[in-house]
Amino acid sequence: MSGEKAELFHYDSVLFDPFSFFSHLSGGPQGFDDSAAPPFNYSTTSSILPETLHSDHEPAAATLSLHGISSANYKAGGTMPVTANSSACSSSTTEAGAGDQDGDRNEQKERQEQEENREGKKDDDDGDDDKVKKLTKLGRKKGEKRQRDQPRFAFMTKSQIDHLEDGYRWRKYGQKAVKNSPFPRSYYRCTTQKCSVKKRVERSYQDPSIVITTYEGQHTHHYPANVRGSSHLLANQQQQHFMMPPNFLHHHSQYQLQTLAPPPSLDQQLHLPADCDLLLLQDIYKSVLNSNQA
DNA sequence: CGTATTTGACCAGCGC
DNA sequence: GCGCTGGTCAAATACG
Repeated sequence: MSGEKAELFHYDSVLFDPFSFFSHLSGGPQGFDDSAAPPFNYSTTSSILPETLHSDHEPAAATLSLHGISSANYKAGGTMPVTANSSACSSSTTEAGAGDQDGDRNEQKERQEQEENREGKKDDDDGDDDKVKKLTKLGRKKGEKRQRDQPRFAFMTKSQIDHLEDGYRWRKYGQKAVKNSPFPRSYYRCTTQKCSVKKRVERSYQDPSIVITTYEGQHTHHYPANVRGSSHLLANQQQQHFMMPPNFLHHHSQYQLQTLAPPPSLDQQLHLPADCDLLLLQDIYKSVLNSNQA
Protein backbone atom coordinates (compact mmCIF):
# COMPACT_ATOMS: atom_id res chain seq x y z
CA MET A 1 0.00 0.00 0.00
CA SER A 2 2.22 2.68 -1.21
CA GLY A 3 -0.41 5.35 -0.79
CA GLU A 4 -0.35 4.93 2.91
CA LYS A 5 3.23 5.62 3.47
CA ALA A 6 3.44 7.82 6.44
CA GLU A 7 5.67 10.60 5.51
CA LEU A 8 6.73 12.91 8.19
CA PHE A 9 7.07 16.54 7.54
CA HIS A 10 8.61 19.16 9.62
CA TYR A 11 6.19 20.02 12.24
CA ASP A 12 5.04 22.56 14.61
CA SER A 13 3.73 21.54 17.86
CA VAL A 14 0.33 20.55 18.92
CA LEU A 15 -0.70 18.39 21.73
CA PHE A 16 -2.68 15.48 20.69
CA ASP A 17 -4.14 12.77 22.82
CA PRO A 18 -5.10 9.79 20.71
CA PHE A 19 -7.07 8.28 23.47
CA SER A 20 -9.33 11.25 23.79
CA PHE A 21 -9.33 11.64 20.11
CA PHE A 22 -10.71 8.23 19.50
CA SER A 23 -13.04 8.33 22.39
CA HIS A 24 -14.68 11.17 20.60
CA LEU A 25 -14.38 9.69 17.19
CA SER A 26 -16.01 6.55 18.34
CA GLY A 27 -19.17 8.48 18.70
CA GLY A 28 -19.53 7.22 22.18
CA PRO A 29 -22.45 8.55 24.09
CA GLN A 30 -21.82 11.82 25.73
CA GLY A 31 -21.20 12.01 29.38
CA PHE A 32 -20.50 8.37 29.87
CA ASP A 33 -19.00 7.08 33.02
CA ASP A 34 -15.42 8.07 32.87
CA SER A 35 -14.47 5.56 35.44
CA ALA A 36 -14.61 3.03 32.65
CA ALA A 37 -12.25 5.04 30.58
CA PRO A 38 -8.84 3.58 30.05
CA PRO A 39 -5.72 5.40 30.94
CA PHE A 40 -3.72 7.18 28.37
CA ASN A 41 -0.54 6.36 30.03
CA TYR A 42 2.02 5.43 27.50
CA SER A 43 4.91 7.70 27.36
CA THR A 44 4.14 9.05 23.99
CA THR A 45 2.14 11.64 22.30
CA SER A 46 0.61 11.21 18.95
CA SER A 47 0.19 13.50 16.09
CA ILE A 48 -1.50 13.28 12.80
CA LEU A 49 0.13 12.24 9.62
CA PRO A 50 -1.09 11.93 6.11
CA GLU A 51 -2.23 8.47 5.42
CA THR A 52 -4.17 7.49 2.38
CA LEU A 53 -5.20 10.76 0.95
CA HIS A 54 -7.16 10.52 -2.16
CA SER A 55 -10.26 12.52 -1.94
CA ASP A 56 -10.65 14.64 -5.00
CA HIS A 57 -12.39 17.48 -3.34
CA GLU A 58 -10.05 17.75 -0.45
CA PRO A 59 -7.28 20.27 -0.47
CA ALA A 60 -3.72 19.23 -0.79
CA ALA A 61 -1.95 18.38 2.36
CA ALA A 62 -1.25 21.42 4.37
CA THR A 63 0.85 21.90 7.36
CA LEU A 64 -1.22 22.70 10.34
CA SER A 65 0.54 24.83 12.77
CA LEU A 66 -0.82 25.60 16.12
CA HIS A 67 1.86 28.03 16.95
CA GLY A 68 0.43 31.32 17.91
CA ILE A 69 -2.97 30.13 18.79
CA SER A 70 -4.36 30.53 22.18
CA SER A 71 -1.43 29.62 24.26
CA ALA A 72 -3.75 29.48 27.19
CA ASN A 73 -5.50 26.58 25.64
CA TYR A 74 -2.43 24.92 24.28
CA LYS A 75 0.00 26.04 26.83
CA ALA A 76 2.06 22.91 26.70
CA GLY A 77 2.59 23.09 23.00
CA GLY A 78 5.54 24.48 21.21
CA THR A 79 7.70 25.35 24.11
CA MET A 80 8.94 22.08 25.30
CA PRO A 81 12.13 20.50 24.16
CA VAL A 82 12.16 17.75 21.66
CA THR A 83 12.28 14.40 23.26
CA ALA A 84 12.16 10.85 22.14
CA ASN A 85 8.47 10.86 22.62
CA SER A 86 6.57 12.15 19.72
CA SER A 87 4.22 10.85 17.22
CA ALA A 88 2.02 11.67 14.34
CA CYS A 89 -1.37 10.89 13.06
CA SER A 90 -3.25 11.15 9.84
CA SER A 91 -6.66 10.43 8.58
CA SER A 92 -8.15 9.35 5.38
CA THR A 93 -11.26 8.13 3.85
CA THR A 94 -11.89 6.44 0.59
CA GLU A 95 -13.27 7.28 -2.73
CA ALA A 96 -16.61 6.39 -1.31
CA GLY A 97 -16.63 9.75 0.30
CA ALA A 98 -15.22 11.23 3.42
CA GLY A 99 -17.72 11.94 6.08
CA ASP A 100 -20.55 10.63 4.04
CA GLN A 101 -23.02 9.51 6.58
CA ASP A 102 -25.05 7.70 4.00
CA GLY A 103 -21.95 5.84 3.12
CA ASP A 104 -21.54 4.87 6.73
CA ARG A 105 -25.05 3.63 6.87
CA ASN A 106 -24.59 1.67 3.71
CA GLU A 107 -21.46 0.17 5.10
CA GLN A 108 -23.23 -0.92 8.20
CA LYS A 109 -26.09 -2.37 6.25
CA GLU A 110 -23.74 -4.17 3.96
CA ARG A 111 -21.83 -5.53 6.87
CA GLN A 112 -24.99 -6.71 8.49
CA GLU A 113 -25.97 -8.51 5.36
CA GLN A 114 -22.57 -10.08 5.20
CA GLU A 115 -22.90 -11.28 8.74
CA GLU A 116 -26.25 -12.78 7.98
CA ASN A 117 -24.83 -14.41 4.93
CA ARG A 118 -22.06 -15.96 6.88
CA GLU A 119 -24.27 -17.33 9.59
CA GLY A 120 -26.71 -18.72 7.12
CA LYS A 121 -23.97 -20.41 5.20
CA LYS A 122 -22.61 -22.06 8.26
CA ASP A 123 -25.85 -23.92 8.53
CA ASP A 124 -26.71 -24.90 5.00
CA ASP A 125 -23.60 -24.94 2.91
CA ASP A 126 -21.64 -27.78 4.35
CA GLY A 127 -21.77 -29.73 1.16
CA ASP A 128 -20.45 -27.07 -1.18
CA ASP A 129 -16.94 -27.03 -2.46
CA ASP A 130 -14.27 -25.01 -0.79
CA LYS A 131 -14.13 -22.22 -3.29
CA VAL A 132 -17.78 -21.37 -3.02
CA LYS A 133 -17.44 -21.54 0.72
CA LYS A 134 -14.54 -19.15 0.77
CA LEU A 135 -16.33 -16.62 -1.35
CA THR A 136 -19.31 -16.82 0.88
CA LYS A 137 -17.21 -16.46 3.95
CA LEU A 138 -15.69 -13.33 2.62
CA GLY A 139 -19.15 -12.00 2.14
CA ARG A 140 -18.36 -10.66 -1.28
CA LYS A 141 -19.66 -11.70 -4.60
CA LYS A 142 -17.19 -12.33 -7.31
CA GLY A 143 -16.22 -9.12 -9.00
CA GLU A 144 -17.56 -7.05 -6.19
CA LYS A 145 -15.10 -4.40 -5.22
CA ARG A 146 -13.85 -4.33 -1.72
CA GLN A 147 -15.07 -1.03 -0.50
CA ARG A 148 -13.68 0.93 2.32
CA ASP A 149 -16.14 3.50 3.39
CA GLN A 150 -14.77 3.82 6.85
CA PRO A 151 -12.52 6.70 7.67
CA ARG A 152 -9.03 5.76 8.57
CA PHE A 153 -6.70 7.43 10.97
CA ALA A 154 -3.06 6.72 11.29
CA PHE A 155 -0.90 7.57 14.23
CA MET A 156 2.81 7.49 14.35
CA THR A 157 3.92 6.98 17.85
CA LYS A 158 7.40 6.75 19.15
CA SER A 159 7.25 3.80 21.40
CA GLN A 160 9.02 0.61 22.16
CA ILE A 161 5.72 -1.13 22.51
CA ASP A 162 4.14 -2.26 19.29
CA HIS A 163 0.59 -2.56 20.40
CA LEU A 164 -0.29 0.52 22.37
CA GLU A 165 -3.11 0.36 24.83
CA ASP A 166 -5.83 2.64 23.56
CA GLY A 167 -8.65 1.62 25.78
CA TYR A 168 -10.28 -0.92 23.53
CA ARG A 169 -9.86 -4.62 23.36
CA TRP A 170 -8.37 -5.92 20.18
CA ARG A 171 -8.03 -9.35 18.72
CA LYS A 172 -5.22 -10.00 16.37
CA TYR A 173 -6.41 -11.69 13.23
CA GLY A 174 -3.48 -11.50 10.94
CA GLN A 175 0.08 -10.57 10.37
CA LYS A 176 1.84 -9.87 7.14
CA ALA A 177 5.32 -9.08 6.12
CA VAL A 178 5.59 -5.55 4.84
CA LYS A 179 7.32 -4.92 1.59
CA ASN A 180 10.65 -3.18 2.04
CA SER A 181 10.38 -3.47 5.75
CA PRO A 182 11.88 -5.95 8.17
CA PHE A 183 8.94 -5.40 10.45
CA PRO A 184 5.66 -7.21 10.02
CA ARG A 185 2.29 -5.54 10.04
CA SER A 186 -0.28 -6.80 12.48
CA TYR A 187 -4.01 -6.66 11.95
CA TYR A 188 -6.38 -6.23 14.86
CA ARG A 189 -10.12 -6.16 15.16
CA CYS A 190 -12.13 -4.75 18.02
CA THR A 191 -13.36 -7.67 20.07
CA THR A 192 -16.64 -6.04 20.92
CA GLN A 193 -19.54 -7.64 19.15
CA LYS A 194 -20.97 -5.66 16.27
CA CYS A 195 -18.06 -3.28 16.38
CA SER A 196 -16.24 -3.42 13.09
CA VAL A 197 -13.31 -1.21 13.94
CA LYS A 198 -9.97 -2.49 12.80
CA LYS A 199 -6.49 -1.36 13.25
CA ARG A 200 -3.14 -2.12 11.75
CA VAL A 201 0.05 -1.81 13.62
CA GLU A 202 3.44 -1.70 12.03
CA ARG A 203 6.80 -0.32 12.80
CA SER A 204 8.37 2.22 10.54
CA TYR A 205 11.27 0.76 8.64
CA GLN A 206 12.82 4.19 8.45
CA ASP A 207 12.70 4.71 12.14
CA PRO A 208 12.17 1.48 14.05
CA SER A 209 11.32 3.43 17.13
CA ILE A 210 8.16 4.66 15.48
CA VAL A 211 5.00 2.61 15.58
CA ILE A 212 2.42 3.34 12.94
CA THR A 213 -1.09 2.55 14.06
CA THR A 214 -3.89 2.86 11.58
CA TYR A 215 -7.47 2.77 12.76
CA GLU A 216 -10.34 2.05 10.45
CA GLY A 217 -13.92 2.66 11.34
CA GLN A 218 -15.63 3.98 14.37
CA HIS A 219 -16.39 2.21 17.58
CA THR A 220 -20.05 1.67 18.28
CA HIS A 221 -19.59 1.27 21.98
CA HIS A 222 -17.85 2.54 25.06
CA TYR A 223 -14.58 1.32 26.28
CA PRO A 224 -14.85 -2.14 27.64
CA ALA A 225 -15.17 -1.98 31.39
CA ASN A 226 -12.65 -4.70 31.90
CA VAL A 227 -9.82 -3.26 29.95
CA ARG A 228 -6.56 -4.09 31.56
CA GLY A 229 -5.31 -1.21 33.52
CA SER A 230 -8.35 0.87 32.85
CA SER A 231 -8.97 2.28 36.17
CA HIS A 232 -8.65 5.71 37.45
CA LEU A 233 -6.05 7.67 35.62
CA LEU A 234 -8.43 9.43 33.36
CA ALA A 235 -11.38 9.42 35.63
CA ASN A 236 -11.81 13.05 34.99
CA GLN A 237 -14.63 14.74 33.27
CA GLN A 238 -12.35 17.18 31.55
CA GLN A 239 -10.86 14.49 29.46
CA GLN A 240 -12.97 15.59 26.57
CA HIS A 241 -11.21 18.85 26.47
CA PHE A 242 -8.54 17.49 24.34
CA MET A 243 -10.71 15.82 21.84
CA MET A 244 -10.78 16.64 18.23
CA PRO A 245 -14.17 17.40 16.82
CA PRO A 246 -15.66 14.18 15.58
CA ASN A 247 -15.83 15.27 12.01
CA PHE A 248 -12.59 17.07 11.92
CA LEU A 249 -10.70 14.34 10.23
CA HIS A 250 -13.70 13.28 8.30
CA HIS A 251 -13.98 16.58 6.57
CA HIS A 252 -10.33 17.43 6.46
CA SER A 253 -8.69 14.30 5.38
CA GLN A 254 -5.52 15.93 4.28
CA TYR A 255 -3.52 17.55 6.93
CA GLN A 256 -0.91 16.76 9.37
CA LEU A 257 -0.30 17.36 12.96
CA GLN A 258 2.85 16.39 14.61
CA THR A 259 4.29 17.04 17.91
CA LEU A 260 7.58 18.32 19.02
CA ALA A 261 6.51 18.44 22.55
CA PRO A 262 6.60 15.50 24.86
CA PRO A 263 3.25 14.44 26.17
CA PRO A 264 1.98 16.64 28.87
CA SER A 265 1.38 15.02 32.13
CA LEU A 266 -2.13 13.91 32.69
CA ASP A 267 -2.50 16.76 35.06
CA GLN A 268 -1.51 19.16 32.38
CA GLN A 269 -3.94 17.65 29.98
CA LEU A 270 -6.73 17.53 32.41
CA HIS A 271 -6.31 21.07 33.47
CA LEU A 272 -6.83 22.44 30.06
CA PRO A 273 -9.42 25.13 30.28
CA ALA A 274 -12.94 24.12 29.60
CA ASP A 275 -13.15 26.47 26.68
CA CYS A 276 -10.54 24.55 24.82
CA ASP A 277 -13.09 23.94 22.18
CA LEU A 278 -11.79 21.66 19.55
CA LEU A 279 -13.84 23.26 16.94
CA LEU A 280 -11.04 25.69 17.25
CA LEU A 281 -8.86 23.26 15.46
CA GLN A 282 -11.21 23.29 12.57
CA ASP A 283 -10.96 27.03 12.38
CA ILE A 284 -7.25 26.84 12.68
CA TYR A 285 -7.10 24.34 9.92
CA LYS A 286 -9.20 26.49 7.69
CA SER A 287 -7.06 29.50 8.33
CA VAL A 288 -3.95 27.52 7.65
CA LEU A 289 -5.44 26.40 4.39
CA ASN A 290 -6.32 29.92 3.52
CA SER A 291 -2.89 31.18 4.31
CA ASN A 292 -1.32 28.39 2.31
CA GLN A 293 -3.47 29.23 -0.66
CA ALA A 294 -2.80 32.92 -0.37
C1' DC B 1 -11.69 -24.68 29.10
C1' DG B 2 -12.23 -20.30 27.18
C1' DT B 3 -9.72 -16.87 24.89
C1' DA B 4 -5.97 -14.99 22.29
C1' DT B 5 -2.27 -15.58 18.96
C1' DT B 6 0.13 -17.66 15.11
C1' DT B 7 0.46 -18.75 10.52
C1' DG B 8 -0.35 -20.65 5.97
C1' DA B 9 -3.73 -20.28 2.52
C1' DC B 10 -6.78 -17.76 -0.03
C1' DC B 11 -8.97 -13.76 -2.42
C1' DA B 12 -9.29 -9.06 -4.46
C1' DG B 13 -7.26 -5.30 -6.56
C1' DC B 14 -3.84 -3.21 -9.16
C1' DG B 15 -0.02 -2.47 -12.30
C1' DC B 16 2.53 -4.15 -16.04
C1' DG C 1 -3.39 -12.66 -18.22
C1' DC C 2 -0.04 -12.79 -14.74
C1' DG C 3 2.36 -11.66 -10.76
C1' DC C 4 2.63 -8.99 -6.69
C1' DT C 5 0.76 -7.15 -2.54
C1' DG C 6 -2.59 -6.10 1.02
C1' DG C 7 -6.13 -7.92 3.65
C1' DT C 8 -8.73 -11.72 5.70
C1' DC C 9 -9.92 -16.35 7.17
C1' DA C 10 -9.67 -20.18 10.08
C1' DA C 11 -7.35 -24.26 11.92
C1' DA C 12 -3.81 -25.14 15.00
C1' DT C 13 -1.52 -23.79 18.90
C1' DA C 14 -0.43 -21.28 23.13
C1' DC C 15 -1.72 -19.32 27.26
C1' DG C 16 -3.95 -18.12 31.67
